[in-house]
Amino acid sequence: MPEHENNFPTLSVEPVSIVDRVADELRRALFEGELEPGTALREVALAESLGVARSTVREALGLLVADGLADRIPNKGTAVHALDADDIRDVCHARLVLESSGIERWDQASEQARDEVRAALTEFNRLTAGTATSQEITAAHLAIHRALAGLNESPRLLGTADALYAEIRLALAGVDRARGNVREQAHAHGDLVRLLERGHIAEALTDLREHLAGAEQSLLETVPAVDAP
Amino acid sequence: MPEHENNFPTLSVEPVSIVDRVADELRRALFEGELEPGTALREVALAESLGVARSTVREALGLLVADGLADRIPNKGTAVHALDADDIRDVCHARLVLESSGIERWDQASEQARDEVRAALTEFNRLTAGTATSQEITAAHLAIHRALAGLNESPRLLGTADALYAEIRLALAGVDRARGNVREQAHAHGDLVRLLERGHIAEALTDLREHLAGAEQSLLETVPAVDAP
DNA sequence: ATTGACTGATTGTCGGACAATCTCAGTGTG
DNA sequence: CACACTGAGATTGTCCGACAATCAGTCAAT
Repeated sequence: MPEHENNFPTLSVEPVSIVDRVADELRRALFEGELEPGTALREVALAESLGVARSTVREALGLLVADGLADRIPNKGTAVHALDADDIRDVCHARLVLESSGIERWDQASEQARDEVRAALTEFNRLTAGTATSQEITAAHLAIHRALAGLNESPRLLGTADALYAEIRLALAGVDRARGNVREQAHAHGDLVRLLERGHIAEALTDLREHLAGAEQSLLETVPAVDAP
Repeated sequence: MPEHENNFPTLSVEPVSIVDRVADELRRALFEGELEPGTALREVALAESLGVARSTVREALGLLVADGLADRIPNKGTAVHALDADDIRDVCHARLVLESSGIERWDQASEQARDEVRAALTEFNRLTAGTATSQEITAAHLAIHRALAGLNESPRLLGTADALYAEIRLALAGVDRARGNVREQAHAHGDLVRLLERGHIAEALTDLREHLAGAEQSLLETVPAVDAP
């Protein structure tokens, strides 16, 4: 018998370290809007509040910084990342690149990758039909776009896409205006996928471009206006 | 007078923490091939060897892991990332996406971004003409591609591109075969940029695709062959 | 051949310590 | 009043030492 044969492929126990738990808790707080952008994340305060050592908190903060969710200024501290207008534009442009590239690969993508797009769309429709938190709808919405980026079938590109969506969630945290264009968006996404299914790639691309332009516009409204000189 | 005006853009005092220095030293060792892929990076050994505390080494290792240059397995340790064939293919595909997108934006890109491409090309030509380390040539070669990715003018996309190039340098570490196709590559890049200058975007794209396919092929030769069952 | 127990090495987390640095209010000086 | 200096307090960066948890290998027992 081969040595490393895995006879129980469905079984797995992943050890979750305290650092991971702390990082997850911080992420949750960020996305729920409990911690506003710009808030200082003091190591000692967090350590006492969470009942862990400072070094543990420090390492968790390092993870958030690596994800782009927090900024660390040497000798000054770590703070919740605050996106300015340039950040928003950059995130949206990067999204456009990744998702467009995914769409262009629709034909060559695996059936599984395409199914993820369909599944994300139906889940989104299910949520918008019933009563769902604005948070949940946002998550489902992003899941669709994530699936589009997933059409690249590149773990690394999907990883950067995830980082982008995390930043978007950060920008949307606390905003929470249950905008009435949800139904409109639902149609837009449905149309987009329909175009893909029929092989109309070019049309799907322009659809996406318009959709993302709108998204950028509404995201830009979340950034506090700067005072002109 | 505005408060935060930067009258000396070239001046900056960046406080380099010990963690950063350790991380830089490790990166250097990785790229120079002193540390082979798969090598275990023991925290205590590194700490003693570098004369720093274990926690400092630990944090530096966290940076490398975040960059994808090392893998950390819980309770087992950190090791130099070893790329397999799938990794190579993924990195190359991701490169293609980012650099293609940059090329398509050639017309809309800023003059500065285009100049970076030209500068990288001339620097590459200068190095290949004279006597230069294989390391240096590789760096200059990657600088060209980095400039192509820079045409996106997106800090985030450029960041992921940098991560990809770091992985490539890792794969190329120690290989160091001064391949004779350098001259050929020089011509290829020159042609590519020439096509861009003349606005022949589509041709430039196919040029890039072929070039990257070749690069993928030679990169795949660096991964140790797996034993078939 | 499988199981179980033991050992040594390594990591994960903790707590405390101290110097370096930043912030800011206060103080003095012209 | 404007300005530079100073000092206290807070916070981070780094170090040290400690200990439990976990892992890899050995070796005996069944």
